[in-house]
This record gives sequence, structure tokens and C-alpha cells, in this order.
Amino acid sequence: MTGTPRQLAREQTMRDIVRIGREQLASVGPADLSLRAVARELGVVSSAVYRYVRSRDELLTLLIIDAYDEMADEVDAALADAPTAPRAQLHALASAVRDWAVREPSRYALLYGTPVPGYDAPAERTTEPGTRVVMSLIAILEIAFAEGHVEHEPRRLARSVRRDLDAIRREYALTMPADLLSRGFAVWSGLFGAVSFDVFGQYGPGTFSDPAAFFEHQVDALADLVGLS
Amino acid sequence: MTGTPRQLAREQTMRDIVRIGREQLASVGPADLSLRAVARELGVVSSAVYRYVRSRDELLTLLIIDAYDEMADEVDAALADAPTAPRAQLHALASAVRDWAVREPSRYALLYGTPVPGYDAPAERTTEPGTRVVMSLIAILEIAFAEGHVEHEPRRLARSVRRDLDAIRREYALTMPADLLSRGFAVWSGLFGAVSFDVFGQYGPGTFSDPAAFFEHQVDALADLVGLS
DNA sequence: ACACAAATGTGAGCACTGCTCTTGTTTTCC
DNA sequence: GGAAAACAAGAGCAGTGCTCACATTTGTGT
Repeated sequence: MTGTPRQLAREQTMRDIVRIGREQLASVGPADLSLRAVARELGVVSSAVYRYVRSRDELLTLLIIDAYDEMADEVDAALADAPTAPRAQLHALASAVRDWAVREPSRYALLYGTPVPGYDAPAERTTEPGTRVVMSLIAILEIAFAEGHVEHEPRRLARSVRRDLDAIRREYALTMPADLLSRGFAVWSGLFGAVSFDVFGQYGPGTFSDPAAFFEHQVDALADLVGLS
Repeated sequence: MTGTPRQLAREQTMRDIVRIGREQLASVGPADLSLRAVARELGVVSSAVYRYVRSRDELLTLLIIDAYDEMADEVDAALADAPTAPRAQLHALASAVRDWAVREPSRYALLYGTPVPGYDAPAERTTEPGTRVVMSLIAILEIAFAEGHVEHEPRRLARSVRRDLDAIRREYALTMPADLLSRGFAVWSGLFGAVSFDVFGQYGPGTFSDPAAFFEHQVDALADLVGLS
């Protein structure tokens, strides 16, 4: 299990690099993330870091995966602790996302803010961790639908949209109708819209004295969107 | 009206700087915006630009105001052309925002993406242009409410939230109830959540073959949120 | 056990960035 | 015309990502 000392040292160094990058990110924002600063903190000359991380973009990828996973882990934990009523589950998921985002604004920005220019995340490494939360959301909706906890009046869909949604339904073996799934996506984007406005201060300073309470109402509205009881 | 040649030249140069900055932004993203590159394009040495623009942040401020205004202008134009039915007006507003955002992703990112680290927009200059769109949205809702075009069942609000919303209602002399205004904010954040997901590619490539059509459904959902008819 | 190869760290260097400061030039105003 | 203000130039500082030649350490096959 344990490899050579050199392998162990390498793994430790990789962990250190991600840790330092994460700390840097907390204080400086994605665009100003500096490999040289990481090297300094690591007590090593700047070029040495390139033995471990191909480029700054590679470091970003590592931090993105790290952040997606931590957020999703906290969502999972919150869902496990919450009552099983679908509306309660949705609130638990939403609050977990918001709490994490408020606590880690830079890392949240890395995931859901402006894509870092000139960088595109390698899909094969970030897709899986990046979809965990929305998968949880869809799962909540799917279970609620199966158990009859969603009041939903059918709506017409454009053909292309229906086709795309049906493809998703097939891929994940969903029983809920396509128009409900469409609403589920609206909840998803609405959720992250609300969190982003909150975290990025789009409401303006001092507009809401208790942002968390206001956020709860926003989530309530989203729950109504899919008729959750 | 027309000042000295020097004043005219200065105004022209300022316009050129904003124009070049806008062009740069289109190809490079907010964080990589370079004053030196602007100077090069302007055919002048880098330090000369500082005669016109105090710092890179100052240039960002100019570009932010420029972008807010252009987006709001297009929204206004779209609203003027659209049918007066509130739901049609909402669709017109939403589509105008999305169209502009898709056409100008970097400038959209400047407004609604990650705040540029270390930079905070001077409120006294960006607040007014930055609130034009949401003002239009609230106006649509207010008129729809006044004319009885909104079916809305009252909802309880947390005290602090009600207090904040009442302050806003007073400030803008709104007749709609606070809980409807709350829903209006949900529409607002939901709208920009949907646009951001769309523009920033959060759905993943190829998920939706006709993103514009899907977006329409998202807006439909948001319209239901405030019971627009 | 020893040699060879792979992995790791060093330091110099390139081209770029934002920004400052001194120096010289041009335009405006009295 | 001459003083004052505005402007442009160029050098320079500290920082960035990244590459490369070189030295050192570590792992492995014979």
C-alpha cells in the first residue's frame, strides 16, 4: 500500500500544494492565484512547483475538484441530517450550498462565477464532482414525484427542449415527466442565482439585514415552482 | 459647448480608451484586462494612459458603467417594442438580457460574474446604471399588480425580511405587498441565474441543443412564480 | 554493490503586468 | 510673450507564468 519514500513525499507535497492554493484562494481570488506564492509558502523555488503541477491552470483544476467535492460532501451531510420530507430536503440542500458559499466565497466563485479567462476545465475530471449537487437535487425531486409529493400541472414544451430533456431522463432513468424536470432545472439555476446574488453582493450593501432569512424565502419560492409539499 | 481643442482631444481619447477596453474585454476577460495593451492599441506609451485613467480599477469602473448602460438601453428598447401584457413584457426583458449576455459574455461577466478581486465598484457611480434593469422588472410587476394581472396568494414573511422589503416599498412608492415584492426578487435572481448558467456553460456542452428555447421555459417558470397572466 | 536512469530542486532568464517618477514637450491662458 | 498647466516619453521597480541548463538525490536492474 505505502509506496517508496519518494512516492509518499510526492503525495504529501501534492496535498500541501492544494492546501496552500486553497488558503491563497481564500484571500486573493481566482484570477490572482499565484504559483510563485504557492512555491514560496511551500519553501521551494518557483520552478520546482512545475514538477508537481503542469501549469497554473492545472492547479486551478485541482482546486476546482477540491471545492466541488467539499461542497457536495457538506450537502450530502446536510441531507442526511434533515427530515425526509421533500421540501425540508430542498431547504437543507439549499442552505448547505449557501452556507458553504458564504464561508468560502472565493472557492464558490471559482465554481459558479466568471469562468477564469483562457482556462477551460477538463470535462473528464470536473464533470463528475461538478454534478453531484444537481444530482442530489434531481434525486429529491424524483423521490418526491414517485411518492406523490409534488403537485404539478403539465406544461407544453418546445420540441427541441423535450428531446433534450428526454435524453436526460433516459440517461438517469428518471420517471418524472420532462416538464417537471425542466422546472427542476429552473430550481437549480434559481438556487445558484440566489446564492450568487447573495455572495457577490448584487443586492447592494445593507439592503437586507438578514440575508439568510431572505434566502429562505427565495428557496420557498423555488419549492413552489415544482409544487413540493 | 465645444471646449478648447485640448478638451475635445481629451474627451475623444477617453472614448477611445473605453472603446479599446471594451474590445479587449471581448477577447480576454475581466481579469486579464491590461492597461499596457490599451496603451499599445492607442499608440501611446503605457504611462501616458495614467493621465486619463487613474488605475486599472478606474478603467474597470468605466467599463462597468458602459456595460450596464448598454444592457439597460437594449432592455428598454425591447420593452418598448413588446406587447404591453405583463407576461410578454417579462419575456421581452429576459430575452433582451440574455441576448446581450450571449453576445457580450465578458462584459456580462464583468457585471454579474465573480467580482474582480481587490476591486470594489464605487457605489456612487455604478449603482444607478446597475439598478436600471431590476427597476424595469419591478415596474412591470407593479403595473401588473395595479391592473389586477397577478394572481398571488399571500405568504408569511420573516420579520426582518418584511421590514427590509417595506423600506424598499416606501423608497420607491410601491403598492404591491411585500411578499409579492419578495417574489419579484426571486424572479430577478432566478433570471440572472438562468442567464449565467447559460452564458457560463454550467449545463455542460451539448446538453441543450437550443439554449434559447430552454431559456424561454425557464422564464415561463419565473413568470409563474409571481402569478403573471 | 554498483552503475545508470529517473525524479527532484536550483537559479538564471524571457516576456509580460500595474504603476511611479523624472525629464522633456506642447498647449492654454493671462 | 511668458508662466502654468497638461501631456507624453522612457526608465525603472516589483511582481507574474513559464522554460531551460544544471546539480543533486533517490530508485532500480544487473
